[in-house]
Amino acid sequence: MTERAAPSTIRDVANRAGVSTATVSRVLAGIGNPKAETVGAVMAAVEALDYRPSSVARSLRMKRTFTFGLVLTDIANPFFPELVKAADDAARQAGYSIVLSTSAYEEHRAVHYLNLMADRRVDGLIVASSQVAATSWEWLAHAPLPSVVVNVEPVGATTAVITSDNEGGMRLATEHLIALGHRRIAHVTGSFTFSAASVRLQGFRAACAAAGLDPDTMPVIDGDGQFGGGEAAARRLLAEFPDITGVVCYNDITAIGLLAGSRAIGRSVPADLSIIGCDDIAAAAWVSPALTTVAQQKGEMGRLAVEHLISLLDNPDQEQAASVLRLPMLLRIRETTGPAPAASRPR
Amino acid sequence: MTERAAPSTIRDVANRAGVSTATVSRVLAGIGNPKAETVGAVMAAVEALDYRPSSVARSLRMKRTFTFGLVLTDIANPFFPELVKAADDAARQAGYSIVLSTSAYEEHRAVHYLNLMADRRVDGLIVASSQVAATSWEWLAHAPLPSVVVNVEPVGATTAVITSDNEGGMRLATEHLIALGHRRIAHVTGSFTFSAASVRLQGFRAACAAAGLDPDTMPVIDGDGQFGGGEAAARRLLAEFPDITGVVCYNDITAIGLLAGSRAIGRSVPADLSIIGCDDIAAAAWVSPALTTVAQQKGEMGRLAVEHLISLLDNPDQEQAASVLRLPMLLRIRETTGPAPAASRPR
DNA sequence: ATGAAAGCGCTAACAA
DNA sequence: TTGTTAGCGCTTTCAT
Repeated sequence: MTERAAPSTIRDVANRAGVSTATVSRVLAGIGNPKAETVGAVMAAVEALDYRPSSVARSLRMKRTFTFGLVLTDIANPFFPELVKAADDAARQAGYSIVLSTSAYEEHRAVHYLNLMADRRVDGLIVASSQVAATSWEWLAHAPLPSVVVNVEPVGATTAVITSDNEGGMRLATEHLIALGHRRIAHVTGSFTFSAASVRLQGFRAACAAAGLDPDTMPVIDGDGQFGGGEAAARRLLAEFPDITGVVCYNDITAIGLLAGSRAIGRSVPADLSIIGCDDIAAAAWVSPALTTVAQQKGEMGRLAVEHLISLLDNPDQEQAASVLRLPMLLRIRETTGPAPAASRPR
Repeated sequence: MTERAAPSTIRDVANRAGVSTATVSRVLAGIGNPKAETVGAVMAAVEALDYRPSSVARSLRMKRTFTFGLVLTDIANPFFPELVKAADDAARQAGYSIVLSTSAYEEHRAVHYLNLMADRRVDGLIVASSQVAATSWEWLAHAPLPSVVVNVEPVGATTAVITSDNEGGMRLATEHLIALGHRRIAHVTGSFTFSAASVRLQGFRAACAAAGLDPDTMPVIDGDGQFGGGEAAARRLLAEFPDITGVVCYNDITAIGLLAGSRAIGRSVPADLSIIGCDDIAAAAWVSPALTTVAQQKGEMGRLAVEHLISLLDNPDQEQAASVLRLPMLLRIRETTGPAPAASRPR
């Protein structure tokens, strides 16, 4: 094989079966009442020629690609796999497929990738990010195709947003520590370019206040949402605030970094220090002690995003409203949280 | 906005600019020497109409999509992100984009997804898997498009394969332990449906033999390439072979499971037991102690796969030979390996 | 029940 | 330098 044979076309099939291309198209689509004889001839030709319809041609003609574009910031971010998988399943089940595109974290590239997907004429767009800037919202609002934004705080949102109850989730995490008797609790934030970072900080403070702990006296340390940020936080925290017995982290990766950093310094978890994360990525169950965390319903988000898109497509008259759906986060108690050390407990 | 406006076409632009569609096409492609005036008119119209060419139409006409399909078994497998990212970068740089598709692990679905990509008329296919069955090789050999298979032992290969030197990598891992004084070493295998599992076992045995350790006396425990398999192996290993001081694992996830399992049993790593993994996934650096491992050059694989595809496309006359490229694996010493405990060292 | 023909939006000869 | 035209492979009226 030196020259690769061109794929056979519907015309090849029609010729071989002695029918028109229209008939082939109908038979394959299961439309009308073709004679059994015709069906046989067509199928035989299809088989013989190994015919597979070009979805490029089909898309051009039907003005639909039966494809959704899923653009995400970073495929290496362990938050996404579960979301992608669920979206893929849901799409597939409805006769769509998903094409993935990674946007990196730069905003100008984001719009670039959105355009690329639109050029592909995908039928809808799912934007899964941790930060969506004004220009992107703008673009989405005027785009010639429907979209859903996932996993983002809806500041400036112009489309449907599906996200987690970040405030409530963090409250849940903080309350868990408080219930265990902790009174000196710190928070390691994410980068504030992530739209959820301030909301989660808010949740932390709210839970403290509700329990009668003055939030302003609780240390808040800047992290970056990465392993390194958590690791560094461990050093700062234990040097500057040695009385802290519990830490609520912006996300799991930060918590895992903090866990490693604490161990390096010689504090044992959870005996000396309790740590709780957020997201419930796969690695949370892999570290030891296994990380207690509040889980985002990642699969659910992906599934719902696809379903929303499909409903938007099915009712083209319905306006694409800027709605917000917040999924609750779920406490997953594992091994990094325990009772506050007796020594540091008041009374 | 109740009805979404249809995207404007090249004809709209031509009309508004008062030129023919051919001219618009040329101006946009930068072909010929259009008059500055014409260029201006066209660009103005493009701007005004917010025109973006349909890549669907372009693909149909040019019989090229400038897209590569990347089929991988499981997007949740932490082995892939780095590979995908590198492939994406390389493709982008050459004017291609990558569409991703997850095949799950079932072989019949794999062929299904290969067909789907072919229907999309992608220009080439990258199959990144840990197992490629005969039917897939068959399909690839007769497919109307070029392909590269990545990260697989080339048993039955019909196309170019880019993979790691699995045998050499495992030898490297084992030699590292031997150099640290370990003499009683075990191996936890992967599932043997992964094509690399037996080759890695082979490398383990070869290194033992080369160092004068009888491979037949070294425990080999069945794993599954998952966390659970490693965890279970810890229990079996320490119950049945308590004299073992070092373990070479099929992959990092297994090693991380083994690490967690060992700790649960009360063996301390690396003081009592040294553990080495394989792959170098992100989480290897996150666990503590951080996992020593041999790294696969995942990014390099992705980059090379794309480059090979492009060269195949540029020289369409060149036969798609079944070649094999093996990248060396790299030892990454971290914290889970150390000197063999003195007690168990002979002499 | 089937065929003829038009056309989706684009590019590439070929003419002018 | 630009326009005219044909056609990529498919679906879908409209006839028959």
